[in-house]
Amino acid sequence: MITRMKELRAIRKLTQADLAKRVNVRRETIVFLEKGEYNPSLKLAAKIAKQLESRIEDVFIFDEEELIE
Amino acid sequence: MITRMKELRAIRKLTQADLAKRVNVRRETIVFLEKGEYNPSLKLAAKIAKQLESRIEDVFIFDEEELIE
DNA sequence: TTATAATGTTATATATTTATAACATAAAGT
DNA sequence: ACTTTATGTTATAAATATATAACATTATAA
Repeated sequence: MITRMKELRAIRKLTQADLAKRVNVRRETIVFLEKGEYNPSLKLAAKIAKQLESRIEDVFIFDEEELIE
Repeated sequence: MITRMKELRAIRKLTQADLAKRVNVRRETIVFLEKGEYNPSLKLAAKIAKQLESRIEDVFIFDEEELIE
């Protein structure tokens, strides 16, 4: 999974800390997500997409093959 | 969060076991998800949506307020 | 250049998802 | 009624997301 969080966050001029606060997680969590180091819960993904004024699938992008087998 | 999994699964004529196998989880996991008892990982949500030929947000529906604090 | 803000790192603890297994009930077919 | 298939339940274990805290590095502004 790759993510456009960092890019979208920059566009909205939000710092990691800003975003973390808005979606109610720790800033470290945002760091890990931006590094693709983990797979957020759907709810967190939805909150983040909302703050980035985007759709979930435009923020978190899966390769076709990741979703098969 | 409410989910339309059960309904969409019925339309595609998939049993819980079928769907579980396709997305590589246990059937019990599907049961819990259909009951809304937990918040899947984004990746699992994406796999399920794919098998149900739907978009994530049409399968798992959040109330506005759930995404705000 | 120095201060401050922003980002990144690491280690450990806690919470929640998912797996596993065993059994129970319901529905559907014969 | 019996058999099979689908769904639901419960308890426990394992895996992984997230919290927490402390510190390191990089960028930016004064």
